[in-house]
Amino acid sequence: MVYGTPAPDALDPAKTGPANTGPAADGRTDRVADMPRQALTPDDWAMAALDALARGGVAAVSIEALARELGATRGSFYWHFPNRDAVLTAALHLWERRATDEIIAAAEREPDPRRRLRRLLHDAVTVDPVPGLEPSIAAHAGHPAVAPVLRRVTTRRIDFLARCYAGLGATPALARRQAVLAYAAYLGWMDLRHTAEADVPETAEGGRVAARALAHFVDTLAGPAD
Amino acid sequence: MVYGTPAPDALDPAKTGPANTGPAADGRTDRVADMPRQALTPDDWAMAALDALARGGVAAVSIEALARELGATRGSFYWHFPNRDAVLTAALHLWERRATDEIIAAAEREPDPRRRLRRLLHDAVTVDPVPGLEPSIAAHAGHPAVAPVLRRVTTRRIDFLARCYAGLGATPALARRQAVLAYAAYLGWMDLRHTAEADVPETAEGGRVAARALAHFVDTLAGPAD
DNA sequence: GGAGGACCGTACACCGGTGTATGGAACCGG
DNA sequence: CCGGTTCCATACACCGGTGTACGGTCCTCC
Repeated sequence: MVYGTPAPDALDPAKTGPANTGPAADGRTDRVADMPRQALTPDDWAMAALDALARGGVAAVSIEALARELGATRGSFYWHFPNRDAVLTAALHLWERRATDEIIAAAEREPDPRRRLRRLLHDAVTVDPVPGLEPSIAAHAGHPAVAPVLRRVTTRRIDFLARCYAGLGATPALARRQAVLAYAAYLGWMDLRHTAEADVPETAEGGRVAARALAHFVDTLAGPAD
Repeated sequence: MVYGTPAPDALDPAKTGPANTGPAADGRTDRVADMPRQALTPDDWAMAALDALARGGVAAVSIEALARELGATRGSFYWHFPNRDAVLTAALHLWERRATDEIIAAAEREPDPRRRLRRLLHDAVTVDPVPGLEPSIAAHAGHPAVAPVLRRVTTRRIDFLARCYAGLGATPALARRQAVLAYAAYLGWMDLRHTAEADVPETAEGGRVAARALAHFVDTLAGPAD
């Protein structure tokens, strides 16, 4: 269900064996792959769930897949969480904190309203801790575990954007419309990045075309620098 | 796996029974629910697959779910398709034709470049045959069955948008950047609609706020009417 | 240094989905 | 009327994921 990394899983020796204590020479890249390994925390499982969520959607957040990713078994999981839904909501709450509070707090430290808005848009598009997470969560808006978190995140972000536009002198109604448009452009930008990174280099993470496209993005939505 | 309609499935009498020929008094709304029913076509299955795809992603496109939705059994499915992947690709090809060719063809009938661009953006956001389909497909960009179709659709749409902007006098590079931004705004707009229709009434299908937000959307991305 | 708790592996029953094999009803043309 | 084709239902084997029960291994604290 991950379909992003077909090869490494296909040629595991013989079920990876119970090689828990020991070198554990598997092909994983997220773990130290050496020594008895530190005990797993609920956040470890939640982070792995976010990764799986970004790749294959809600259905890909399976306990077995997370356990494989972390080099553990489901026995470990059921000590930290009562069931599958628990890790899903934990992951979404983790995302809610990281993807909303931190970006907004960073922008709020900028006093000048125009620079604040430009910085917000720039940072939102630039930093992307878990590639593909935003589109994946948005695609499962109807899921009972996703819906409440997604609603809170969406309203908070749009409200903050609207306050930024209002700080630039727009009327409340206009600021609101500008905020919705800017947020839509942000969502679509993240969509395009992991949808067609090869065909739309404008939304990629680095390079000249990306820099100029990003400048156009910010200039159009937040106005020129000064 | 549909989680959009929890109630109707929960209280089925006793597995719905083999009530095929006959009144078949189930709660479905898509079928005539009367008489022996016309024979199913591959497109019927593909349409049901698009619906499931829009609601629960690729994982929700299960043969059993489609059969339940169509009031048939899997025996019917395996006469029309060799396996599950076949109906998935068939559904995606159906989407590729409907969601790209028709909208572009409608816009190309408009001679005036500015009106053409405005009409294109307006129509793209207004007509939404299968709500939630676009975000759901975009979220599974890494899936082997989705990737090629999604790449073609994305490049075709952006290229057409770029030609529209070029027709307005923009240089090729600027037209390209404007096209990417406009397409990102479109994608995010569709995201927002089915993500938080209650909290973001601007992206809803009707109403005063929606109309004014849509006007702002078109004016900002395509320039004023004249 | 021994008891208890934290943490994890293993085994089992269960469920839903896939694919296949096969039978049967309806609808033709000869 | 009858054989063949079309379309669909049923039954079965199989697989992957979920929960649960239970056993084992550390680590800690008195």
